[in-house]
Order: sequence, then C-alpha cells, then structure tokens
Amino acid sequence: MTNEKVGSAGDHVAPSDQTDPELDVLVREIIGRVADKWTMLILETLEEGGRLRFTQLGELVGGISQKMLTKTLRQMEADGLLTRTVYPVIPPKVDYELTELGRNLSSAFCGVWLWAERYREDIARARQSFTQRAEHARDKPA
Amino acid sequence: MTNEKVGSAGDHVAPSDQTDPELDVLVREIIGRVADKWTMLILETLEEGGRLRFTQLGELVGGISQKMLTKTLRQMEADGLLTRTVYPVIPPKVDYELTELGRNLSSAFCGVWLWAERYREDIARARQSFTQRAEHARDKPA
DNA sequence: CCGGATCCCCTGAGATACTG
DNA sequence: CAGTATCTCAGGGGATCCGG
Repeated sequence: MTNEKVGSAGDHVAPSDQTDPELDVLVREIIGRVADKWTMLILETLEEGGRLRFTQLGELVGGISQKMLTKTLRQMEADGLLTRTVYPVIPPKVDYELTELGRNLSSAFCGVWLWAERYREDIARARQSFTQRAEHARDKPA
Repeated sequence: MTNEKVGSAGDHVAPSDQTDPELDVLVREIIGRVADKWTMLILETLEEGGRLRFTQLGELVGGISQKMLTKTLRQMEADGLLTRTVYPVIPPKVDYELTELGRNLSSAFCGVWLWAERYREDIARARQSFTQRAEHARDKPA
C-alpha cells in the first residue's frame, strides 16, 4: 500500500479513498446520477409506497412535472433501481417498483434523511444567521 | 405514537415516516438542497481535503464551472455546512472548510458512496441490459 | 494573480396540448 | 391514464472582465 494518504480532516475515512483514479471516476459518475433531488424523492416515495402507478407516484412525490417524472423514472430504470411494468390494457396502466438495488440505495440514503430530520433546526438557524450577517455586511462594509 | 403505519415494502422503515406533514415538507426541502450533485461532490472533496482554497477545490471537484462552484459554496455556507474565510491579502485568498454540521452530513452520505462502490458492476450491467432491451424492442415491437 | 461577478449562449426544466 | 410533442424560459456552462 504505497498510497496511504490519511484523511486529514476526520476519522471516518472518505469512502472513495481509492488508489485507482478510474474507479473514482466511475463512482463519481454514479453519485452524479443518484445524488439528484427527484431521484431521491422518487426513491423514498417508492420505498414507502411499494408498487405505484405513474400518476399516483407523481402526486406523492409532489411538485414534479410529468416530463421530469418520466425522465427520472427512465434513468432509474436504466440504472436498475426500479422496474417498470406495462399492462396492455385500456386505459393504460404502468407501475413502478424498486428493485433490490433500489432498496439498497434507499437504505444507504436513510442516513441523509435522518440527518435532515435531526439537524433541521440547526440548518434553519444557520440560514437566519447567514441572512443577518449578509444584511449586516451591507450596512458596515468598511 | 398513535400513527405507527408499518412500511409495507421493507423492514427498514422510511426515515421520513412522520405524522406531521409540516415536518415532512421541511425535511423534503432540505433534501432537495443537499441531494445535489455538486453539493455532494464538494462535500466529499472537503471531507477528504480539509481546508481548501477556491481554485484548488474547483480542480479537485472536477468539471464544475466557476459559477456553480461559487453558487453552491454560498448555498452550503448559508445552510451552515461550511465556513468561508476571506484573507484580506493580495492576491486574494479564500478558503473553505466543513463545519461540524457539514461533516455530519458527509458521514450520513457515506453510505451512498459505499453503495456506489459496491454495486457499480450491477449498475453497469443493468445499463447494458437496459440499452439492449431498448434496441431489441425497436426490432420486434409487435 | 485569485476569487468571483457579468455576459452570452444553449441545455434542460416547466406548462400545456395532443395521442394511443 | 401514461406518456410524447411543443413551446417557453429559467438556469447552467464558458469566456471575459474587475476589484483587491
């Protein structure tokens, strides 16, 4: 192990503390796809709701356009996070369900959700403080 | 705890399994901000690199425009995830460092990184399979 | 010379209408 | 009902300019 650069900033070593730069690129690409607002909300909604239909899913997610819903679902399907089942009936029926891979990601993301719940007050305070400091800076720039 | 609706789709209950809808809205808003590609990459870079300067940070993150770097950093600062220190020197020097809150988020997000590393092969396979099925569907639509 | 603000351009997200 | 097609416009990327 020639390259054992120790994380200087913490004890919980960075997970992508790879020797191989290629692997890091791959992982970053994946993160770039899953670390997305709609992806996460859809993931969570399906985790809670199980097997859901298109419109139903859209309503539960809330505030998402059909286009983004379709696009994000396709991408998630392509990445193997969920399965898309089309029933050849009229009116059409399509439902979505997480795969094992998707549920694993949901579990992994659980920590972020807990973080958000736990520290929401701190975040709210930080925002207020930031706004006030920004306003204050305008009064006394010198 | 009057409302103990059990998650029907899994044993690891959904983290935002709230009774209070208002709380859910707040948490979702936070998720919407932190579940962002650049936010996560910057977070991780700072976790690994400790205290970093603007340009340095941009290079380590890779592929980010100055505008997005500035904007994302400001937002993260506003949310209390990192501190921005300006040294009144010439040439200017500004560095960024995670706060406790930011490091906590980084820890929380660690699971997602591990997930990406662990399942990257499955994801790659899923993508290939999806592409092939999509192409195949064009040959035999009937 | 660094951090970042500004401008311009183009992708990509939102809203609406239409189709199988 | 579940999309696709179209339009519009905000938002992101790139280059340039600026203040310290």
